[in-house]
Amino acid sequence: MGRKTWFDDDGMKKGEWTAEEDQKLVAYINEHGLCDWRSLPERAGLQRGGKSCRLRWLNYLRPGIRRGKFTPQEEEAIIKLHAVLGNRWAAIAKEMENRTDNDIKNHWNSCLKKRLSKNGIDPMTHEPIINNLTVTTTNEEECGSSPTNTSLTTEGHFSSSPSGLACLTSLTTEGHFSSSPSGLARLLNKLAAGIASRQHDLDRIKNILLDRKITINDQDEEGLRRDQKIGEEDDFLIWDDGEVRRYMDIDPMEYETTPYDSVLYESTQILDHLF
DNA sequence: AATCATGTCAACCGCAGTGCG
DNA sequence: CCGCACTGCGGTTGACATGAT
Repeated sequence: MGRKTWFDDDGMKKGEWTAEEDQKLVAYINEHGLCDWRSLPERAGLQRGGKSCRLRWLNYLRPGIRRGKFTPQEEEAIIKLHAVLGNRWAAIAKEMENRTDNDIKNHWNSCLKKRLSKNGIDPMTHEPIINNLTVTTTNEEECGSSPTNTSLTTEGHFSSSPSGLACLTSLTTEGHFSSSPSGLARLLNKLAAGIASRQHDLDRIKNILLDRKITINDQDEEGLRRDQKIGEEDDFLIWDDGEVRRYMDIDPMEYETTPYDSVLYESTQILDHLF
């Protein structure tokens, strides 16, 4: 299997690797170790691009790679990890024993995703699929778009186009809405999906968030209101730009200047704490 | 037996993140 | 701070394999 070989405009060979090429690549890496991928092909006597060599090594030639059929245990692990990490295949691969991200991704797309759908589970949210659900986008002003009615796609998750961190994520027990493609938005979506799929642990989750909030909000009226709001919204979490920063113990004076990376880091800490 | 649909998997492409000068 | 080069990641493609009709 594989693709036919051809040469691109720069004379680089593309497509399926031959046994001879594999041998050259392995021999070179065994002798010199991994170094600069860009210059490696020339030094190894290969008419390939550095990217192609890297991919071949990581996904095929690297020692210890497990190939072939996935065991039921592995499949279960992938599904569980996907529920938490989403399509972060590299992160999922790190949790699996010697499986490549490409392998996991292929197996998910060709098999597991369809199997979940067939069983009435939305493969994106890992929630039961409910048909004919429609939601209206909140925070339309901050999103810079007119009110948007967003319907479930055939895959059972929401997709619309408002931009901006402010309209990050809203989640109900019935559905899932993702409006921003940013890494933080996706991460929080995963967090929200994880929370939704673990309703019985909601108290624990709230405690973690509230504990963190108390440290900055006990003298803050708005914080008290938010505490009450959380209590009222067991099943409906809305994350916006400001709230995300507030939850992460970021000083209000620094809302506008705190790098998203810091927020992302904090989100990861919470995820680690939860799962 | 032939054709079509679906599954599998290797590889490519484009983009984002990171490091360095 | 900026631009460039490089790396790594996720989405997608393409070709073969297999199963269904």
